[in-house]
This record gives sequence, structure tokens and C-alpha cells, in this order.
Amino acid sequence: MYRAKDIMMAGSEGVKSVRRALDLLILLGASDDGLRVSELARQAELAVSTTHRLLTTLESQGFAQSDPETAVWRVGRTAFTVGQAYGRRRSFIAPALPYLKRLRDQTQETANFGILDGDWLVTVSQVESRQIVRAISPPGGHTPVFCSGMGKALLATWPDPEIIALAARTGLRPMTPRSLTSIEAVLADIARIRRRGYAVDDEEHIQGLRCVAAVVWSPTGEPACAISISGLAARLAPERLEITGTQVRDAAHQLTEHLGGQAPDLFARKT
Amino acid sequence: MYRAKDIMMAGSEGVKSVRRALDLLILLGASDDGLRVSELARQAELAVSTTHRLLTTLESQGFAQSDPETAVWRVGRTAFTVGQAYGRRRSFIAPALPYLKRLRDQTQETANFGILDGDWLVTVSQVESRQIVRAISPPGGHTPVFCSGMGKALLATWPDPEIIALAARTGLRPMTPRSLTSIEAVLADIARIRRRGYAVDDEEHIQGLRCVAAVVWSPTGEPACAISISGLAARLAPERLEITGTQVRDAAHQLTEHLGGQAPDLFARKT
DNA sequence: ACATCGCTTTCCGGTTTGCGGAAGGCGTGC
DNA sequence: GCACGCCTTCCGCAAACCGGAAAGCGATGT
Repeated sequence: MYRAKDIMMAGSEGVKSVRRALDLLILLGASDDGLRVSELARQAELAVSTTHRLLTTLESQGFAQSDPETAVWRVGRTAFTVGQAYGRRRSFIAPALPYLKRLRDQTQETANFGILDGDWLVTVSQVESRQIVRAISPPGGHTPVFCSGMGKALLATWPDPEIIALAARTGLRPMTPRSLTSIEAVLADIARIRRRGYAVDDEEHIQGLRCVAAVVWSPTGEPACAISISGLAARLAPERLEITGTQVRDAAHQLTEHLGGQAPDLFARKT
Repeated sequence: MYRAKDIMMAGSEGVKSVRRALDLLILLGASDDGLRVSELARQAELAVSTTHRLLTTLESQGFAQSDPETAVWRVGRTAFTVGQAYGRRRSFIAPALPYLKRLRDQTQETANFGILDGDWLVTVSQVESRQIVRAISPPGGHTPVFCSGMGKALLATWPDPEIIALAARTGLRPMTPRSLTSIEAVLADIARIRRRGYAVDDEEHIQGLRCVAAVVWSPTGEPACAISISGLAARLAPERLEITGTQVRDAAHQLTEHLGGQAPDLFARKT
């Protein structure tokens, strides 16, 4: 008899049924109007009966719910409740909202709030622009650090060797033709960010979307999170970046003070 | 060989490992500072090795994350992302925030936003009071409908027989000594709510906390959600309820208009 | 009216794979 | 230096998960 684990461990960590159930949850979360069992089974590459069994299990705990009329499945209440715990840990989200709102009103663009989680930048909250045409990268989303204005603003607080190490470990994962593709370009941009006090994402994450970001510091002198303004490249033109950058930087500064935080001297840590 | 399912189906629906993994997720979500494996195993009544295996599975999908320094486990990024989908479906959350804020400023108390999900009232969002002493029932939480101001405000839009049916199906699930305990008391309160246009929760959910709520209508004439003001009973005294009720009702009315919704004539549906 | 299709939901036997006791390893306190 | 508590890994047994199949069910077309 052969050791099943030994040959099938490739890329498949942990308990199979649990992994599959979580996959289903992720698919449900990514869909806006819910999914039927068969469609879900297709996307997850599972047998329909298996999908159905896992869904009812998710349902019994409130993580999924099915509309009995239409047999459409959606994310359930418990998933929401549990997810909130992720944000609750960063207690500075609530106080940030007024500052985001003011930024939104100053700039007429969408204001975002993000944190670093491992090698991703997670957009935790946002205050939407009132413009009719606006780009939406919804809260809860995540972006490779190097393709995000907020991500780069946070990276700029790290010593260079750690940035290089991160890049080596995860790659730059470019998302558009304008994403940074070499570590040299990253370091040059980082240097610029340290000098100016704000970061610019020039259509590096989503084509047609520019973004200006700055760091907020915690009371312990750690970079806590970042805030940014994002808008259509057509509206957020190059000549507007400098004034917007100042506004974002100032807002970040005010939020830092409100939180009782402080930036290390000159904020540029030497290697 | 006996049919295992037949004898152990009591209270245990679905796939065992998945159910256990979700239990762990719920426990993680309920803890503020994360939990160690052994503590989690104790709370979930599982073997430590089983707990660990399930946790690493959750981790591989980003639903849990462990701090490698301290071996403390927390809710992960993916759980947050998936949970957001629950709120995204109700697209009226974002537009509601300005109205909540105005209400908060008018009343100096915490403003809440809730929806009905099955027989629970889910608090989806809130704008916190600036008072030093304030009660917190954090967003993401859920309350039996009959013990919630927002819940009762929404119930009041139902025909009486449906309210009675719901009460029969789920019970009233009182939470404090002042919670309603008879269907007669509920119907009397509901009648009062219909007459006044706002609901009052008089320490029926949490002792020492009063709450005033009103319904917001969707464009299709359905009750969409409810908003409320909640504050310490000492501050939200009986003589203040009437004026607060008017403010909440007006805010709900404005939000309804903003959403393009409309209340059915006189809003009291006959049986 | 009937047949066909596509879907959800339930059932059940074979065997995959999840379970948990035990052991290894690490840090801490006595 | 020993003992304790904790996290993590290992492995054989058998519990329970998987998925094909079939039963319902509603809609659509002939």
C-alpha cells in the first residue's frame, strides 16, 4: 500500500474537505449576485453532490445561505461577523473615517484606507467619490505591494535591504504595462517617496487609475497604515499630483496626530 | 455494519471536518487578541493535533493567520474579504453613512444601521457616539428580532399573522428582564410603532441601553433596512424619547428619499 | 399533453483520508 | 538539570467523505 499523502501533497495543504469548502466560500464572496450549485461546482471543479453537501455544511453554521425560492447561494451572516474581527484588531479604522471624508471632499476623488498584510496591501475601507464616473476597487480587496500606492508608501518606511528581500521572495507581480518591473525602478521610486512624503501609483495597479498615498504612524513609531486618493488618470492629471500629494500627506499627518502616533525623525530610516 | 449517519445526526449537520473548521473560525472571530492552539482546542473541545491541522488548512487559504513569533492565531485576510460580500449585496450601506453621522451629531449618541436576516437583526454598520461613556454592540453582531428596536421597526411593516407565525416558529428569545415575553405585548408594541413611525427598545436587548429605531424603504416599496440611535438609559431618558424618535424617523425618511425608495401609503399594511 | 432538458437534492457502498494518541522539540520556571 | 507546558509532526486504524446514480421538480418546446 502506498502512502497517499506523499504523492498528492503537491500544492494541497491540509484537510481536503475543509479546503474545498473554503474555496466555495471564496467563490461565493467573489460573486455579486450569488451562484447556483451547479455553477459553483463547475467553477470549483467539484462534483455537484459534493458541492451541495459542503454548502449545506456552510449553511448550518451561517457562513452561506441559500434563497429557497431561487436556489441561489450567497455569503452568510456568520462570514460577515467573523470577517469583522479582522478589521476590529486595527482599532484605528473608525477614527480614520472623518479624515478620509475630508480628503474626499477636498479632492472630489475616492479616499482609501489600507494596511499591509504579509506581502499584500489590503484595502480595508474607503469613502467613495461623488463623481459619476469612478473606478471601484472595493474594500476587502488586496493588491501586490509593489503595484499599490499605499503599498509603496508603506514600503518606503522599510530599510532598503528588507525591500529587496521582499521583492526577491515574492517577485514584483506587475499588474499593468506600467507596473514596476525591476528592483532598481522600485528603489528609485521609493527614494522619491521618502523625499516627497507621498507615493504615486501611475496606473500601476489598474489601467486608467492614478493614486496618491501617504503613511500613518502608530504611537509606537511603527508605520500603522496608509491612506490614499484614487481617481481616473484623466482627472488626476500629472500637474495635479503635487497638490494632491500635499493634501494626502497632510491628512496622513493629522490622522497620525489624532491617533497619538509619531513619525520617526525625518521618517527615512537609514539602512 | 450500522448506518453511522442515522445515530449521530443529532444536531450535527454536514461534513464533520468542515463544521469543526468553521467552529474554530467563529471562535477566532469572537476573540479580540487571538488564541493559541491549545486554548482553541479546549474551547472547541477538539484534540490539539486536530485543531492544529484544521488551522493550517484555514491558513493555507488565508482565512486564519498565525503570528510565527507568538504562535497566536487570528482571523485572516480572506475571511475579511469574503465577509465584505455580505454587506456589498446591500448597496445602500454606503449612502446611509452621512445620514447616520448627522443623526449622531444631532443626538450625540451612537447611530446604527441594521438589516433583517432570517429571524435575526444584524447590525451592519454604525457611527459611534463621541461620549466618553458609551455602550458598544459592535457591527457584525446579531440580535433576536423581538429584542431589537430596529428589529421591531422592521417587524411593524409585516402583517400581524406573519409576525405571530415568526414568533411561534422562533420564540421571542428574551435577553433581559425587560424583553417582551408574550406575543400580546409584542403586538401592542407593534401597534404603537405603526402609530408613531418609530420603535423603542427599552433595555430589552442590553440592560442599561435604550434605543430608538425607524424603517427605511427600498424603491420597490419593501422595507430595506432600519436605522437607530442607541444610548445609555440614563441619557436617553423617557422624556427625550419623543424628540429623538422624531429625529430618527425624519432621518429614515430622508434616507428613503435619497435611495429613491418610498413607503407604502400610511405604511401600515392591513392584514 | 407529453417528452426533454437542466437543475437541485437525496441516497448509499467503497475506500479514501481524516482522526487523535504518542513522540519529538523547544522554551520557561523552579 | 529536571519538569512542565506548549506547538508541531507522524502514522495506523476505521470513521465518514466522496461522487455516481437516481429521484424530484419546474420550465420550455413540440
